[in-house]
Amino acid sequence: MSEGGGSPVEEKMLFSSSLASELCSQMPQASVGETRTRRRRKAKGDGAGGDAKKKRLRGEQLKFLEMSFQDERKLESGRKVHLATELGLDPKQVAVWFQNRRARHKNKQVEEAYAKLKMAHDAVVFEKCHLEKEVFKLKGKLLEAEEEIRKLSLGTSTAGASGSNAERGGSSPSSSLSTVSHHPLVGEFGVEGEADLMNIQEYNFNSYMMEWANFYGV
DNA sequence: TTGTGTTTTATTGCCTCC
DNA sequence: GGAGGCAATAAAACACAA
Repeated sequence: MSEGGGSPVEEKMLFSSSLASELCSQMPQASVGETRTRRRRKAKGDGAGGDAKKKRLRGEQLKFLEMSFQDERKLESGRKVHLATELGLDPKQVAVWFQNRRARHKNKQVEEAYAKLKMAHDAVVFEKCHLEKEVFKLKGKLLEAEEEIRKLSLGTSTAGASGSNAERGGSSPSSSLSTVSHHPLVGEFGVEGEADLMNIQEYNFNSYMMEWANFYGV
């Protein structure tokens, strides 16, 4: 882009410093943690004698700075001046490098924290799907067992039903079946639309697994 | 070579602390 | 009020595919 600024297009995009300070005084102060709206800053090279060329630091300078950063993330002024003279840099360059390095470090930490949280979340979702499948399997077994009991109870009632037996109420085979069918768990895991639900769960599980496998490249 | 995306250096404005 | 930190951003430098 244009160095030294001053093109008409750029001029339109930039706020004059007087307007900037006026806006600044009108802006409500943002509280901590709130996103602040910012004015567009002036381009450099606006006559302040700015050497616009950016100089990349040399390998050994970077190595030295990196070692120093690993040693201590913050930079007190004595250390700054010492590093600057040692590396033949402007103390301000050293300060800027540390500032940017701290920002990169923070970004990396946030990314790592995000990755960890995502993995934990994925594991929980995976476990949830697994448990849901398990629940449906068990419900199927429960239904089979109920059917078995029903068949057995029908067989015994036709073979030897008597009036006295019927008078005993709860102990009769038919009431035994009704006890089972009104068991809290049976009520909770009702049989209506069971097959559809199974299919939906299966679909969700499979699509999740595909997404998971794609994400982790397995 | 050129267009485009990423990284690095530098600036600006605001905030906090002493 | 000045120093120093941080977030946001600009812009140069670099990497790389087409």
